[in-house]
Amino acid sequence: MDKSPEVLLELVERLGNLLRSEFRRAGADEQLQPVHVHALVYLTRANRYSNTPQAMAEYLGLTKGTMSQSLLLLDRRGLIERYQDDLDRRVVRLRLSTSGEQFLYDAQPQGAWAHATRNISPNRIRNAVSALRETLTTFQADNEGQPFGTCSGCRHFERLSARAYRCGLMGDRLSGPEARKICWLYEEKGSGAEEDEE
Amino acid sequence: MDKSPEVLLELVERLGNLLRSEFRRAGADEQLQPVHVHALVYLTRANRYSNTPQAMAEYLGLTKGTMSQSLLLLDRRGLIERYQDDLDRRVVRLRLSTSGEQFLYDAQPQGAWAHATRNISPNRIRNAVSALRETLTTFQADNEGQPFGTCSGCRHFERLSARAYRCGLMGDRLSGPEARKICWLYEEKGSGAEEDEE
DNA sequence: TTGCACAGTATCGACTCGAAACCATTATTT
DNA sequence: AAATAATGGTTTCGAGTCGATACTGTGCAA
Repeated sequence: MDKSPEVLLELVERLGNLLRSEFRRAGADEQLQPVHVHALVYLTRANRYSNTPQAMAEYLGLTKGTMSQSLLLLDRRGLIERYQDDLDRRVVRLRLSTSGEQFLYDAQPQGAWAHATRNISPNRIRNAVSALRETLTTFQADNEGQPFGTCSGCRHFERLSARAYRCGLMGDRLSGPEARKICWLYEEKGSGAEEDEE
Repeated sequence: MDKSPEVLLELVERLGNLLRSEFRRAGADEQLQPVHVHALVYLTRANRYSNTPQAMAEYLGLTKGTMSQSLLLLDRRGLIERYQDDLDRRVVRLRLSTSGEQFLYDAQPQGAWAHATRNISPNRIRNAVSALRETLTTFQADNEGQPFGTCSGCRHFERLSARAYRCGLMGDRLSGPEARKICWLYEEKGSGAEEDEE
């Protein structure tokens, strides 16, 4: 019997813990908890469909009540801005404030990680990404979680011209940068299982 | 510029969060926090060099004070047993109690994960493991953390006969099962960078 | 013996977190 | 159109995490 899946689990858990410690260190100066730092990082990657408290809670694995607390704190510290949606006045939209961006720039919460992967070939990293991504997708499918993925790999993603894109599900036009961000409505393209490239 | 390392980071974080949610769910019946479940799981994998509060704190990324609290709680609930070391009476040794083992058996905190990796080929998993392991090693080397690895892959591991092993650093004899557990004194064998197998 | 390093414990305060109740807005049914 | 349900967020509560600091007891070395 092969123990590899368990070992992979162990590694992901352990690296996850270390990352959290790293986030803790990064936020220590500003008295921020790891989850706050993670929330700020998330905002740098969220598009118009995923920059709401709800999507964020889902992504971070928290309840909406807990999320609301953390957002309140980040707002008080001036690291994020909250504003109402035009169409649906129930929904709140979030964005990083200037000092939020500055904080991320100074604290470099992901610096240690980038450094730790420096000796691994891009090819091996891509292979690892592909395996973990598939695990994540299956995991979410099993637990009815929202998928979260970048627009550019989504089933609803349409290319209008060289630099203009469109979300087929919502009908909105998307800019190039936005198409590379994390979306909440992501659905996988129907494609067979991929095997590692060499 | 290749964004793959960042994507890998994102996946590890996200899977780490989901795993923690999974641990939370698994511990809900017994009123246990995710970190408690993780501690119990760790104990099933710890050998004689790593079944102490100190090693555990290091592994889980907590301070010894925090660890002490969690162990107190697990002891009160009867899920673990604490006993003194014979040689050094400062050190406390930990083991799962019968009900601790029963709890893990019932709650299956890792079941969802095992299920999520079911469609991924062993080969791809091994490749991902190898990349993440290397990242972990580098990460720890950068931050002066203890390495943690299984005896069987350690530089100090010696094979006496077909079924008898020995730790060259401590001089103790090891049983086969113990040689497959997590050790705190782990040191990597001197080997060049490995490339993915096909 | 004196000092110091080390493993672990105790205490404290700030904060996380889920649960549940709640509010305002939008969607659906009648 | 009015009543009802569903939805996105907020508030409140209590149990518990977590790091910091101070502390106890053991081992070790000058």
